[in-house]
Amino acid sequence: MNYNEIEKKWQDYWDKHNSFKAYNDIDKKPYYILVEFPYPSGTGLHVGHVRSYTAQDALARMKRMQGYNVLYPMGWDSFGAPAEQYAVQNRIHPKDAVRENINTFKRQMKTLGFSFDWDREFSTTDPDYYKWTQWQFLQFYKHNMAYKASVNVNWCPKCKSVLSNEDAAGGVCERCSTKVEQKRKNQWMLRMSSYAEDLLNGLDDTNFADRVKLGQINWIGKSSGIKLKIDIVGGGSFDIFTTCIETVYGITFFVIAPDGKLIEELLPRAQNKDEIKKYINETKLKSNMDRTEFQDNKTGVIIKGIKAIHPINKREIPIFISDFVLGDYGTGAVMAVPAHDQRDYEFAKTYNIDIIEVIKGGNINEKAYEKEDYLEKGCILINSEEFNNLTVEEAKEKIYEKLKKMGIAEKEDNYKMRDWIFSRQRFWGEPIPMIECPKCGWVMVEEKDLPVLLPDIAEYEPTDTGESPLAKIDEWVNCKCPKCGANAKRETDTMPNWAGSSWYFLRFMDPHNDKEFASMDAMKYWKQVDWYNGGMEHTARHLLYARFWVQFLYNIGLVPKKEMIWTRVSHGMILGSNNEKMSKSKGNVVNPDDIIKEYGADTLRCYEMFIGDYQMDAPWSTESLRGCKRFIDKVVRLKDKINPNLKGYSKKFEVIQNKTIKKITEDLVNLSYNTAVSALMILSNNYDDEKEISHEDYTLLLTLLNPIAPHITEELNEIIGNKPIVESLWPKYDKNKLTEDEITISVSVNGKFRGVIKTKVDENKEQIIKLAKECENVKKHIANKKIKKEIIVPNKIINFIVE
RNA sequence: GCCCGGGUGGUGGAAUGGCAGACACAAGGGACUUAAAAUCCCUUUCCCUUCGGGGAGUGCGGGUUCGACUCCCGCCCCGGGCACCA
Repeated sequence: MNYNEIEKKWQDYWDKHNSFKAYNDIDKKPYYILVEFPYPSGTGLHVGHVRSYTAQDALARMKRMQGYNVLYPMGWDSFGAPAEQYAVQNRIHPKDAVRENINTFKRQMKTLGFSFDWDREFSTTDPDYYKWTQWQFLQFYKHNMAYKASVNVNWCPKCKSVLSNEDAAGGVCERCSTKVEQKRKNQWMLRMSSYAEDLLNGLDDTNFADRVKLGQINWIGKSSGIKLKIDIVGGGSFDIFTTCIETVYGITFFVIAPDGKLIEELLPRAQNKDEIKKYINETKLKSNMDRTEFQDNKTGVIIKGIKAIHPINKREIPIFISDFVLGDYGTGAVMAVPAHDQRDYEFAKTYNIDIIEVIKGGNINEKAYEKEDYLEKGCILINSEEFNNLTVEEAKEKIYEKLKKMGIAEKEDNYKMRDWIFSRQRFWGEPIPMIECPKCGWVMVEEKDLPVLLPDIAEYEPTDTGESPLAKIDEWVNCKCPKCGANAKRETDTMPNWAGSSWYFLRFMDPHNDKEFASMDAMKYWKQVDWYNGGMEHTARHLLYARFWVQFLYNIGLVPKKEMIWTRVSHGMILGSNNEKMSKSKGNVVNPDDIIKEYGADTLRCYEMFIGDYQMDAPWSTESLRGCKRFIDKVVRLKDKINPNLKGYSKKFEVIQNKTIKKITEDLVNLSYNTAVSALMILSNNYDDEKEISHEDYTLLLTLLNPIAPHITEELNEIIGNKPIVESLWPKYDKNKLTEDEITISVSVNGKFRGVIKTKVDENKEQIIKLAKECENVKKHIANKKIKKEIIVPNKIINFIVE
C-alpha cells in the first residue's frame, strides 16, 4: 500500500466534505479545542508541533464522533522580532517571509491530516485581525489602563530593541542571549499590576493543571505584609514594607533603594551627597547585569546626617542605600533586621552594625534565623519588651495592633508582577494607534481610521538610535491631530508579539466578523476554550497576558466570562535522539516531511502518541518509530483475517473489546495517549492470535484507531465496505462486560506471592479460602503453621498471615 | 537559595495500595527463503536452582501497612523555572 497516496486521498475527501467545519449556529454541544498557534518560522514544522497537534487532533476527532460541534482552529502568530530577523537575514520583506512560511506550515499540517477548520484561519498580521488588536488597545487607553511612562527598560544592543522583563529573564535577551543593558525610555505601559489580585482569584474559575496554576501564582508573586511609617529625626518620614513585623525590635538599620524616589527626596539633607550620588550612578550602570547575580558581598553607603527613629522604642537608627533593595518593589525601603534576614545579616557584617536577636531558636553567630526556619514552630520572642515570650504568630498580630493604634501601620499586599511594558521599537508589529499632537497631547486614532496599517517599505531594519524603523518614514509619521486638526505625529512604537496572542482564541469563535472582534453571541455559544494545549514555556507569561486581556475585556462588558480558558495542559518536548534539545547546530533535528515521506503520516502520528508520557520530554528514536510502522502494517494485514460468514462481534473478544473502548475513550481525555496506543496494539495482538475475525471486530479496531491514524483506517474501512468513520459514531462500552466470567486471584502467604486460583466473579469467601489453601505452592508455605489472619480483597488477592 | 518536575531492565516507558517491568524498541537464538526484505516463534532485571522453585530488586536511609514503585519522614542525584521581591 502506498501510504502517501492514501493520505492525500482522504485529506482531499475531508476538504471536499467540510468534515471538520465548526458551526456557530447548530443545536449541538460545543467543544473548543485549542493548540497554541505557532510562530511560522523559516525552518518549518517541528516534530514537537506534531506531538501536540496530533494529541489534540485525536481528541477533536473523538469528540466529533461523540456528537460534539468541535472547534479545532489554526492560525499564525506572525508578528514579532523573530519574523523580522528572519526577513532581515534573508533579505526579504517580513510580509513575504511570513506568507512563504505560512504556506510551508500549512502544507505540512495538511500532510499530517490535522482536522483543523481552515475556514477560520487567520494571521495576527492580517489587517483585518490587527485592526481589532489596535481597537482593543484603544479600550485599554480609554479606561486608563494604558499610559506612557519613562521607565528603565531592558535594552538588547544586538536586537536593538526594548525587552519586557519576561523577555529579559536572567539578564540576557531571550532571543539572542546577549547581555541586556538598561536604558531609560518613554514606553507605553498596561496597568497589569492592578489586576494582580483578580488574576490570582480567577484561577479558581479554571481547571488548569496544578503545575500551571502554580506557575501563575509564582509569577504574580503575592506577599502580604505591613506598611510601616518611619519618622526621621528632625522631621519627615518614609514608609517601609515588611512581612515580618514580629522582628520589629530587631531593627538596627534601614536600607533604601538607590534607584527609587525616596533617595532623591532625602539627598539634599545628606552630608555625604557626592558619595551617595556616586553609588547611585554605579548602581544604574551595573543594574540588571550584575544585580541579577546574587551577591554575597553587599555594598552600600550610609546616609550621613539623617537618622530614622525606631517606631516603638524611639532609638535613633542609621539609614543606608544599597542595591539589594529594589526601587520598584514595595516602598523601595526596608527595615533591616540582620538577626533574622540573611541579606541584612551580610550587610550588617560588612558594615559592622549591631545584630539583635529577637526570635529564639537560631544561632545568629553563624547566620540569620529566617522566617522560613522559625515560622509555625512555636518559636518565641526575646528582646522585645512587652512582647517577650509570645509566639511569633501571636506577636505578629499584637505588634501590628499596637502599631496600627499608633496610626503608623496598615496591612498591604505587594506583587512581584509589574505593569506590562507594551512598546517595542520594531517594524514588524501592530502600530500603536496613538497620535501625539503638540496641543492636545496623546490622542487616540479614531476607530473609523483603524487599522493603522504598516507602511509598505523596503527599510525595516532596526535603527541604532533605538527608534522604530517607522520613525524614519515621514509620510507615515506625519498626520493631522484627530481632535484639533493640527500637524501631529504618529506613535512609531509597535506592540509586543504577546499582544496578538492574548485574544486570538476569541477571534477563532467568530473570525470573519467585520463589525466586532467577535460577537457576544458567538462567544456565548462557545462559552470558553474547553481545552488549551501549549508548551510549558508559555504557561507563565502568555497565559497570564491572555488572562489579563480577557479579564479587562470582561470588566468593560465585551466578553461573557472572566476566564475564557477552562483547562490548560502542557506537553513535553521532543528531544533529539541524543537526549538534547533539537537544534541545527547539534545536528539532531528530525524533519517531519522526511518521516512522512518514508513512513507515512499515520505512523508518525502514532509514534508521537506512543513515545511516552505526554507531559514529559521524550527523546526521538527512529527504531521505535519503525515499531509503530509495523503496528500499522499489522492492522492492514488483519483485514485478510475477516471471515464474512461471521456475524456481529466475536464472543471471544467481548471483554478485550469493551475494555479497549473504555481505555481509549478515557485515555484521550486524560493525556494518556501512549497507553491508548498500547491498548490498540494489545487488541490487534488478540485479533492476530486468532484464525479469523468478524467484519464488526475489524471495524471496531479501525474506529478506535482512527483518531490517531485517521488516513489508513478510513481507507481500510472503505475497502471493507463501511461508510466513512468520520461520519460514524464513537463506540460505547458495556460496563457489565469489562471482566471475564472467570477471574484470577493471586494468593500470598505473609504478603509474598505464592500462586493463583481461578474463581467466578464475587465467589463467596469460604470457597476462595478453600481453593487458595488447596493451591500446590501455597500448601507448602502454610503446612504445619497456624493461620493467624486471612485477608481477602474481593476479586483481587487473598493473603494468609502465618506464624 | 527558593519553586516545580523527574529518578523503574540494554532503551522508551506501564503499573498511584494488591503477581513490578504492560506495550514497544534493541539484542540473541530459531523458522520460512537460493538470498535479502517482510513475516512468524522463542529468550531477554539480577543471583541461586535438584528446573518444582527459592532469594534480591523501582535513586539512598527510616517509617506506616497483612501488603509500598505507589502513602509519611529525612536525604542524594538529574532536568526546568525564578532569583537580593523585604
